[in-house]
Amino acid sequence: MSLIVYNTIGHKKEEFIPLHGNNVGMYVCGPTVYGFPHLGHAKSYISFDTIYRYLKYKGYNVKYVQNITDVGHLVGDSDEGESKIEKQAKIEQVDPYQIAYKYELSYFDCMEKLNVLKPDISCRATGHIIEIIDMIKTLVDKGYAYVTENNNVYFDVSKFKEYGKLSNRTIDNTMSGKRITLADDKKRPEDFALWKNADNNHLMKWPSPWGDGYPGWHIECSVMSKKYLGDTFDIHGGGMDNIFPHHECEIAQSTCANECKFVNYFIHNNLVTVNGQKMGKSLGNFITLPDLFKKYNPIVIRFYTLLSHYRKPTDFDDNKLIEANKNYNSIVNALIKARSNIVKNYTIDEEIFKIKNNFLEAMDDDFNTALAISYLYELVKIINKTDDKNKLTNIVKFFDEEVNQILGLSFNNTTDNSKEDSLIKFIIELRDQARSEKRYDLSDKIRDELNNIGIVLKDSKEGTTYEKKVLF
RNA sequence: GGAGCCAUAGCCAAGUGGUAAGGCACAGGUCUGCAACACCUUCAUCGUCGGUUCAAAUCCGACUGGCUCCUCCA
Repeated sequence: MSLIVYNTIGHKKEEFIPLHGNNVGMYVCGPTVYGFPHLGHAKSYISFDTIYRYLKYKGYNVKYVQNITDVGHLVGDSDEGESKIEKQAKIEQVDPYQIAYKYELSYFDCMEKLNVLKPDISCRATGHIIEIIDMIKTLVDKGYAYVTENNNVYFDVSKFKEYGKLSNRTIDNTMSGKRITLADDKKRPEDFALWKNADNNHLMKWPSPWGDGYPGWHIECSVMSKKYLGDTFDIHGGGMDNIFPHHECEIAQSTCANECKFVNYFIHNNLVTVNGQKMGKSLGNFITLPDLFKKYNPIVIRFYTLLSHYRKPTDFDDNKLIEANKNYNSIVNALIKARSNIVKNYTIDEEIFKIKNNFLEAMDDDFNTALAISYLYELVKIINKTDDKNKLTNIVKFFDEEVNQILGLSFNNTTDNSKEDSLIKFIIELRDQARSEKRYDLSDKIRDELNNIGIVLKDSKEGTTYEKKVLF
């Protein structure tokens, strides 16, 4: 089965064919580390983590590179603009490098909780200043960039005819300069900074041929992707809000500096809304992941995120998370039942084989996790109805060999705790005794209390069993 | 002003030409001391209007509504 991906270049689905045989190079824009990661990061990195996992499942040898932006980005684009990291450093009264490292750690911590695999290479912008200066020099030498009297270096957009192709816009109809105060030494408003001169107040700065300064906001990705993946590579990902200007500028820089095609497939995930509204600091509905994890189990957030397609917006509200939590638990519990019925010698079950193929076909069609997960419910229904151990074994194998590694949802996470289990069984015995004496007040209280800590009792003719559910 | 995305049942959500997947909620039922779980049953012609076609949720056009980008943001 061939893999189809939606390519932002051309705005259509295409068959995925890597440049170099079985090897895939993938670069995804990482976070700017000046604050705690938020829901938007979760959607983006869960999406690309799933893409990464699926490519590996398909047998590709993937090199996944993700940057950490620990310098640079200005609050505005004027010369008076302040670095976001330095601004946060002033607020927290610490060194800007401490800010960057603190939030980098928080980012990775949150990603781990969401079962997001680490990229193969995580690279910091500050570790690549030499290469950045080098690429800027190349661009200046080739005439694509110019140095101003203020010792700033700008990319000359008029020199790159394809500028605007990715985001499908022309220079004339952008509003560049209409909403903000522009640096006054640019030739044209749409030119963007490669290197900015730093004044004495600036803490994060490096020597360069143009004096002390710091890199502009797009050049690091061009430089690091080149260093680790080469001049041309397969997949470049990021949030769709990065299409313009960030990725447009990367294309301009890399294509001009390397004189060859930059990327074959651009993949962009859609954004997160909260109660239907864009999430933003100024709107007051900004949700950080550390805060969210106090309320919801991270794995349920991952599950909920994968319940809709990565190119569709995801809306967060409590009821939807509650629903997702319920569905997640029903899959986990069904799987526990199936797992207790596996047999060593089994044969391929046609029905399960077909569902497995449907699942993989959905993933092949532009990573359609929403469709893929819907097939898991069919399996849940089968598990709950059948006693066919061969069938159940087929299902468990399917989860172990494909579902868990592709979706990263820890459906198989049955952490055995025999001490806890024997304690629960003892409590159940006590409750059964109360029930046999018709002391239902007591037996119901025991049931409620256990339920509150995520242990759900199930009474049946055969006796009482229990399930553990993932709590918020 | 320019660019783009979206619009499927109470809610979420698949489906890009062949006659509407799945989940949640609701209702009825089986099971249960009562519940919960599980199972069974019921539940939509796809924003509006027009066009193309033997056939459209699916293609084209117009309109309406929502969202995003054009400053940094995943």
